[in-house]
Amino acid sequence: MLDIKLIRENPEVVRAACHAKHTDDAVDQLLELDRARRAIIQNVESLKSKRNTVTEEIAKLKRAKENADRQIADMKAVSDEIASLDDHLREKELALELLMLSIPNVTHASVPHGADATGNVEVKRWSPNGEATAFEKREGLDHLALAEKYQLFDFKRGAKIAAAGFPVYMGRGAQLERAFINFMLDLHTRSHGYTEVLPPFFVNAQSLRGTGQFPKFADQVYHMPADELYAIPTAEVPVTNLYAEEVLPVDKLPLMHTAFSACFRREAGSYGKDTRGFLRVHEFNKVELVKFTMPEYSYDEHEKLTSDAERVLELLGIPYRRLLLCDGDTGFSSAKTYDLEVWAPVEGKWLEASSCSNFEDFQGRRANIRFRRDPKAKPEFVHTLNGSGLATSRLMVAFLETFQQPDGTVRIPEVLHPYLPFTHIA
RNA sequence: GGAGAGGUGGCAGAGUGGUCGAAUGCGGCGGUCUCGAAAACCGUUAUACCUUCGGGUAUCGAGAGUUCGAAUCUCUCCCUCUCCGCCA
Repeated sequence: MLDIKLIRENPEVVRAACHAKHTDDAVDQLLELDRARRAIIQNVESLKSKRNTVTEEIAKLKRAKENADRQIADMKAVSDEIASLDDHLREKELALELLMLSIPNVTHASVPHGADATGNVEVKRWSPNGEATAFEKREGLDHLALAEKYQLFDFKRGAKIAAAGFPVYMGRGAQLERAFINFMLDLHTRSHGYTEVLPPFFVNAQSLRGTGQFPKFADQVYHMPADELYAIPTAEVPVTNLYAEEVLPVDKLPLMHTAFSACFRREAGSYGKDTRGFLRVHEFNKVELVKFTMPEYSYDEHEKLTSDAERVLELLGIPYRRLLLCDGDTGFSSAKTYDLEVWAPVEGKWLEASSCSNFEDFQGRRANIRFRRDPKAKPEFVHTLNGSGLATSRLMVAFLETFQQPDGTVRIPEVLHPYLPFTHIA
């Protein structure tokens, strides 16, 4: 959510953001509602002020055992008017809030303009030896063929027991998945200073509103109506909302959490696109990085967070590139996003394995997460950031394809040896 | 799932329907005193919204109701605790 003051004072900035992110431009409607709302507030609050004054008079008269019938009758009329104005006000405020929640975040000045993913800018490319050959297409078995050969995953049985898009990890596939997760959590907690959180995988609607999934993307989230709970699409939701409605102590900032969770996404409307194997699934595993910072440090922390995610790929030895997303491809809640894409050599394409965003105060305002600079200062909204560090499903694809040997076996890189009872899949 | 108790300011804890945004204590902040500190004493100490910047309005778990007026009465919901049942 943006500051209503920003919209009042710089409506052009907000309009531009709506257009850039392909969102309905509701700015005029919003400003009109804001005006109407304030007019009603001034009216109803002056009536309430009057009622408070006269109510006191009534109390005095009653104590003095004098008659107050006239004042009581007057105030009955005033109270009726207040009730009716309050109803009007509630309507306006509900409509205003819904619009406010539907306005996307404004992107940072360093974000390039562009209509869609073709406008994204590659800002970095990494391979173990820095050689360009690492990014060439190679012959070999793709991840599905390798999975079948070594019985690592079972998509068919996953579809049988749940639905298409719910993979089952089997044998060494399951062990490898678990190794990824443990390796990443250990790296971020031991080397990068994050505190581990293992959150609930279900949350309420308010949490999804706090991070920006609701109301706009409600159709992408699994819903359990019997208990009014929702399956998390990312650990960002429970972890960011941990501190909703709280004022954080300034000496705790930046507050850094890493969290493993399963992630559930309906992917409504994207059937048939990249659906093979792990490329697009309804349930996958992810280790998330989340930070809460003071506004003036959030962009430095964004760079660090992205590097922390990259470190996973560098230690594993998987070639990747970093993209700076253009405004047209930047998510609804984000002010600036880097994507990390891993190179899947057999598939011959880049796969998004991480997305690292600075939300500035957009989520802080929605979820009401604040901090106080010093004991006497007014609370301010924190900046929130998060990034995948990393999602295992796309990583798995690139991993299997990258480390398969000419003889068809898959070599396990040394950093994972402490986590696995085998050094090759053969 | 059954029975009971309870939710008030950063914390603890009062509060006969009528100056209650709320006593008191602790904590925090500022000051006096001190070489310094402790103690003592004095003062101060919520948030949001509206504003013609004088001020005004709202908030005692949430919502609805009764009333001229609700922290206080009624209803619904949420949460916490205790006991019983079930259970990894």
